Amino acid sequence: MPGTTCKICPLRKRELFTDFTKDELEFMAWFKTGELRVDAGTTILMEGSNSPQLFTVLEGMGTRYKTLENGKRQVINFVFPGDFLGLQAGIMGEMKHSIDATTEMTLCVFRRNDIWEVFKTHPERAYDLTWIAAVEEHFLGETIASLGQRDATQRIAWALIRIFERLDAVGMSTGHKVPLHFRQQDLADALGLSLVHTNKTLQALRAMGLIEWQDGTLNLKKPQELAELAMVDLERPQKRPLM
Amino acid sequence: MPGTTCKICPLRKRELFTDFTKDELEFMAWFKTGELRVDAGTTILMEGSNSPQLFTVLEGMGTRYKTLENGKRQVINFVFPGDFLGLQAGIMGEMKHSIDATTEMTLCVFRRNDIWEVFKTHPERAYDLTWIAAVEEHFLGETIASLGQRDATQRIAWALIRIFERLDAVGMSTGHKVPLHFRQQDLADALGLSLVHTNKTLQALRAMGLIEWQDGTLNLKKPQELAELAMVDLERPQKRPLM
DNA sequence: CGGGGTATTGATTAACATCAAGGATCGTGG
DNA sequence: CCACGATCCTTGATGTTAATCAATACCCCG
Repeated sequence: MPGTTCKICPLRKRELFTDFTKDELEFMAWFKTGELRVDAGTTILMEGSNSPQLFTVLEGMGTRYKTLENGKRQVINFVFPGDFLGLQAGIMGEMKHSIDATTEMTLCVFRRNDIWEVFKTHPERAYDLTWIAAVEEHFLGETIASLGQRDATQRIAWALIRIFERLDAVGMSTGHKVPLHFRQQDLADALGLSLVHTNKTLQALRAMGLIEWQDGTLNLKKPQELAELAMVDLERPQKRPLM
Repeated sequence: MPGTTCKICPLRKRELFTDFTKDELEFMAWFKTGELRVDAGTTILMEGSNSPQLFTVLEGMGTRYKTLENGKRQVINFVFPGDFLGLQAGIMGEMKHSIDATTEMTLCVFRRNDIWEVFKTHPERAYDLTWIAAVEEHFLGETIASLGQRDATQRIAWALIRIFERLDAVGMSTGHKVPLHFRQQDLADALGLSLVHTNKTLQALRAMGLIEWQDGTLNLKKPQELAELAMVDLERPQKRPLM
């Protein structure tokens, strides 16, 4: 079984992503070397490693994270379908963070060595690659602003909104609900909060009737109020390229 | 006066930066449309704007920052010679943060519209552009880890070390000293600390004999101990491309 | 039934923000 | 030449947020 060919890729057809030309489609089918299915808990890319493979997430969720010398873990970002993994290793030579699968995941696999081929023969796809890097940079900048300037309640509200938006954009929402199988510890590690405080803050948001999060489902009951609390604008998802 | 032509660009010759081929050099001389000198305090790029110009910093320092709805400012990163400004606007259409000149600055100017030309005709330069984006992404990830997991003392130690390393890499150090005309408020806004606490923490580091920072000069008196305190490895600067 | 992982809760403590002044330096206009 | 603001740095006192510590509860699974 050849798995999802690019042609029938369900992700690609989402409105969120820019269209492929016929030529691009063919090229991507060539660029793609296979599909990978990994169990929850698997480390997909490891900090310091020089993986020969790059990935696009087709299904499932994960975390990008760094581990500090004292053993503390910082989750840099959550990983959702449509995300491209391994660009750093592909370009700079080694990963600067690790990526773990939180749920079972399906990944589209590319050869690192073919990256140069992308730049040489398909400039529009190379441009998209840079686009993806720029989008990630933007998101990390927003994260920095959250960690630096928002208090615990605002941080959590902000994070849940952004998570919802990202999942919603790839068609994983049902009303105000999205599946979310991360632990509270993951969120805490992403926001620089302790587990205990994260828990209490989530309780508070729940008590306010703004959210529910249990059994792997996040429910933003009052997105508007939550956004106000978090001091964020609900963003209309911007079209972006998919690798 | 045509200003610094790429050919004699003093930055380019630094060991830090990867070499230009003769063809690349010619191309860059074409890509470059001029030079810009701005006063301290000038806003070079504004959040939400769609600047027709992109820049490489030749001289001077600045800050990338976001302003939140409540008026708080988060400095995302400091800007030093060799940095490329405006990639987000160039690729995604608009800047997601602002950039101010802290000192007088000299900038190399490019036309945003020519970016596509880079990808189409000079894939190796396009690759470098992506490299630059990946490096920035890496640094922002490290910043997130600092804000999330380090306490005030460690954060400041970390920041001063990274600042020193970056300036050192572009040849601006004299022994353990580098020029640094930022205010304590800038550092505080970069690290998510209050001005008062930043000040007191700097005092403490000074009292320990680890640093000095006055009259626009930062002096890392004991880099080794400072690095230990910050829980960072002193990094040998990795070669990287210059735009 | 026991054990590992996760969520929850209350009590205590430490880190940092906030508030409030004061001092140093510098440029400007009277 | 001096007074005035303006800007930045410094310091002490007080308040609040969130970390840490320590249990307990829950659930699924073997």
